[in-house]
Amino acid sequence: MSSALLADLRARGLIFQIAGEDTLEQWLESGPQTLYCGFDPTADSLHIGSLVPLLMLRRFQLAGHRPVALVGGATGLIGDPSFKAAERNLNTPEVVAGWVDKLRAQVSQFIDFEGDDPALVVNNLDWTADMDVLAFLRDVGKHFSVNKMIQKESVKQRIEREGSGISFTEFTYMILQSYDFSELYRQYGCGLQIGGSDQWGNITGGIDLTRRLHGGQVYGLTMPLVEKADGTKFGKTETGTIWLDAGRTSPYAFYQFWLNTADKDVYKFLRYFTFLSCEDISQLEREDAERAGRPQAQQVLAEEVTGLVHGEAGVAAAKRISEALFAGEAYTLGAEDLDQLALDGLPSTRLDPGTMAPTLTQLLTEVGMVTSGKQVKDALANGAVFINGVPVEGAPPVATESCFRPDNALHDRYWIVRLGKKKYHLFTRA
RNA sequence: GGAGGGGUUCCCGAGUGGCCAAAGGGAUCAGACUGUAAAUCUGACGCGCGAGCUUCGGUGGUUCGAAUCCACCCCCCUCCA
Repeated sequence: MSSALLADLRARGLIFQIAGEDTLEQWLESGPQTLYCGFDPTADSLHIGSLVPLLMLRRFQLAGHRPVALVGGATGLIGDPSFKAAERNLNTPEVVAGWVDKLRAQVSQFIDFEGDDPALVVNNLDWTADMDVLAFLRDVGKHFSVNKMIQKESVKQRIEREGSGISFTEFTYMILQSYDFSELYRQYGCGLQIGGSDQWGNITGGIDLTRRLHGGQVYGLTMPLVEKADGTKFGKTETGTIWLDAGRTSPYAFYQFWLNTADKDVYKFLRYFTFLSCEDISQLEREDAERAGRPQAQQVLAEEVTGLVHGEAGVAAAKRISEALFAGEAYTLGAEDLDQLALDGLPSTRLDPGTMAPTLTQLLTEVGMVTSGKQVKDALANGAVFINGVPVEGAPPVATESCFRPDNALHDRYWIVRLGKKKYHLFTRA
């Protein structure tokens, strides 16, 4: 049932390390198995950094196994120190509980709760909230050697590096997560934990604890950190993090993020983030290489991943906007189409001529197109600000009154402002 | 408790009385070149159209003038007890 699974994962480059490699394959082939991955609530939404593990759960489910998504209602209260440079601030229990609810829903969209091996979502607060300190220290803590814990690579910089430190609270995180694994083993027979490569220390801790508490042999598998060829951090743009929540990152912005993937990264990302077979991806790579000019891979990637996260409707909306803006048809669109673009997630603002900011720098900063007026000034100097396709002349201060006039509006009330090559904002007269 | 080291603009990291809104690098933005790519080159990069205003852990002080000196406080690190 699963011999193909591990081979496929290897081919995709999705396996970084395996604990129990000798027998993992055999174990997976012996029948449907239960595996889990944890997601800690550090915000009210996951971002694309969690996409690889989320899709991994699904890959296992498609191969006939039962995925358990663990939302860290307990661990989220503590904070994972793994490879973090500094101690973080604690969030209040109420806040974390709210985030847990959000994540539970978000995580659920990637796994299937129907069928023979329905997925499961659990919260580790369920088995830690009522545990008393003495029981924890005697029954769980006794199995951990501080000597070993401080040798873990994940906390090493916090232990060794000058200028940082680690509280007992965060130091204990590993014990909590290890306990999760042993509990899931006990309750559900869960025998495999997966996670990012930064989770290796926590995962092996859980493997050890499960053996000591229950004599169970369990496995661990980590995925590589997603890295870009140019060395910059994956998943961030000028606007910030790319979130999975449509309210934080619109399907359009999400689609654009993937569309802008560098050639050097795109085939790797297709293997990481889509369910297209490795053969199909290689085929695409060959085709792109033979074709002169722009590759198809980015568009395939953007459609696939946007589809996984935001569904077909999300893809359709993202493509509508993208085509309107980048194929240069925006200025011929009808009023309904322009309204639709706003609904689809194109950033838009209603303008009230009476109360709008007096200068263009202020207005564009207010609506979030830029982070400071300087950027507008710079763009104006470069002739990079366009209103309905017409470059804005002059240097700041440019009066908004002169920019947004009825006679240069589309259908008397729409203005599409473009700054630079990629930033668009739709203004509608109130 | 004692001794020492440190907290600088998004990040790293210079700066020890004026020439500092603060070197350099990274990230980011804009332009050129392109394919809404990469690399490269150019410009910007605390806020403000500007006059100017607000920054260098905090609070006071010395001084014509402080990120730089002094006092106290907060936080971090190392070693000793």
